[in-house]
Amino acid sequence: MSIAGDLIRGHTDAIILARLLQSDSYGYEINKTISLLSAGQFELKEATLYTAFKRLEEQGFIASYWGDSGAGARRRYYTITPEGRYACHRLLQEWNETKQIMDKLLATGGKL
Amino acid sequence: MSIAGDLIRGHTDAIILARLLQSDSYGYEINKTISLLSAGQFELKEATLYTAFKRLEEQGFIASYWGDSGAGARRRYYTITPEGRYACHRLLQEWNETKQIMDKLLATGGKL
DNA sequence: TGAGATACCTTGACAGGCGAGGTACTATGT
DNA sequence: ACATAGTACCTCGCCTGTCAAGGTATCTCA
Repeated sequence: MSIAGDLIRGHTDAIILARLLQSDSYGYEINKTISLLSAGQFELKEATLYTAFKRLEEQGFIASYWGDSGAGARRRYYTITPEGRYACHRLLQEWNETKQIMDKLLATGGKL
Repeated sequence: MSIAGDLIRGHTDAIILARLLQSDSYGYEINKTISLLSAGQFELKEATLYTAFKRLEEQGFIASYWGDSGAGARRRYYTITPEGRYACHRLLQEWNETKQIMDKLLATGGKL
């Protein structure tokens, strides 16, 4: 079973920022990492990813620079800004709250 | 801090079905319950709720009947169908998987 | 020469959330 | 009698994020 897009909707920004918190990276690599970390159960589609980059950059949460490509095409690297760190912190908190609330709302009282 | 809409997108159906698994209910009451369970941190907007009902009924996951109103306006009660139970079961599983995956994807390795 | 991996980007359709607005009935206070 | 607030339902139209589809360019290996 793989996770459909709408289930992650609203969390893509958090995922990307969390990745960039570890280290600068570029689109293709981030996608691979996500696929790896989720054991192939979830992947951001390219269109979604690049739209998110654009959105995050406009908001000032990330910045980009062209970097060297080891082999293959040129890479646009992204780095997280201080505002991005703050936003990431906030989003992580939100995720934890969402988790708790959702667990309460989905509790079935053993009636399943 | 309250939970924004996109964070719940894709989960509203699960929330409603989980409520109806407990007992038949109607829109207004379900909304109150959700608000209560989440300590006011989250509420489904009416428009969202009623579109969800429509969607779920079209999919055959819930069925409705007009019921008595103790005081005030008439109530349309919803009941969960066998297909709805199955769907709910599936959505709960998905939620648990989503949680696990998200926690992996959002892990910051203590770098926050 | 061709296939496949690497790497980026845009367009347009689609679906769900929700603000705003509307209907209708009951109870309560003035 | 009238206003106000609570209960309860519903619809229209906008907005936003996802994603299928399509495009570009480079490098490697057979």
